[in-house]
Amino acid sequence: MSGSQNTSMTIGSLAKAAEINVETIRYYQRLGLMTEPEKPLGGIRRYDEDALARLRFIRRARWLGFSLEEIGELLKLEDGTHCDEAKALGERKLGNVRDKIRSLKQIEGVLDQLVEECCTQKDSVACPLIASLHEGFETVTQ
Amino acid sequence: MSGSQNTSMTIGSLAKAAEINVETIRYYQRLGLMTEPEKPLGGIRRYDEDALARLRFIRRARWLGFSLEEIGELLKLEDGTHCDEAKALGERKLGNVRDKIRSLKQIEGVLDQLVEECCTQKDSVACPLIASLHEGFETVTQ
DNA sequence: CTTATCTCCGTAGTCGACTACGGAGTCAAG
DNA sequence: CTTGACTCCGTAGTCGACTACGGAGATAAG
Repeated sequence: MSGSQNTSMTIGSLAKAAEINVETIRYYQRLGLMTEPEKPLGGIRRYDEDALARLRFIRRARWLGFSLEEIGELLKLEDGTHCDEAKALGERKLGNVRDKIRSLKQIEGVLDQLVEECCTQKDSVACPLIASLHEGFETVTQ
Repeated sequence: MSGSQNTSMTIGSLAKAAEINVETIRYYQRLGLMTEPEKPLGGIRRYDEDALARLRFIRRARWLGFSLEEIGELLKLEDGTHCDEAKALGERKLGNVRDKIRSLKQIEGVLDQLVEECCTQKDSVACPLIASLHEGFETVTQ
């Protein structure tokens, strides 16, 4: 298991492990994305692996273009609260994620082709990147 | 389907078509993401389908978590300038896009499962969403 | 020709997401 | 017991990405 990190970090080491600023963690706590662990009587709070995992998730989701508010919803889902509404939310998010995958795949395809053909020919001065995104679905519903 | 389809729009109708604020278009022009068409002697600028396509691309790329700076790079690539460095850039971006797809697919899988199992069972109170993102690659290189 | 609705352009304000600061308290090493 | 690094916490500043504002000029409908 997690032998090295003895499941008890200070906020500083947590931040280092997650490659995130300490202040950012506090900020997430203020927003309710992270819970603040109990403070042991005029002492210092301790964080575990779960906190680290959560932070990494937030970081990645941010990178994927989700807002902190959306991430909050994903995490709420995760936290396994009210099942019925969670399911609806989950489905919405799932559609969202699939839209993103589709869009990214379009870009991937074009980028790939662009790199392939790059120096091999010079004639077609069209704009495949944009063109490909242009046609196709227009449902950036979100 | 080439451009020059006599769709000359004013910035207002362009904005409406792209579902983007007029001010945002100007902002993109200032940043160099969009070129400002010639102004016909104390008249009003006109925009074509290409501008619209470009705007839509920017909007979608933003939604996918790319910064305007990154989008600028993608578009530069698109504009078919210097081939050799474009290729390198293209490859970087391609890796980037593929990382995103991979991450999103992980989230998709978990979300899907979560929705499936949602109300059918109550015992496993683990956190699949986070868990799945936790393991796996740690290369959010960016 | 008048009026309403743009466009143009520069500057300023907002919002989300951090990031920094400062002073008081805590802890571990020497 | 001192020192230095860190935590705690509230407040303030920054940055990227818009968004609004205001006054002068352009255009189209009536």
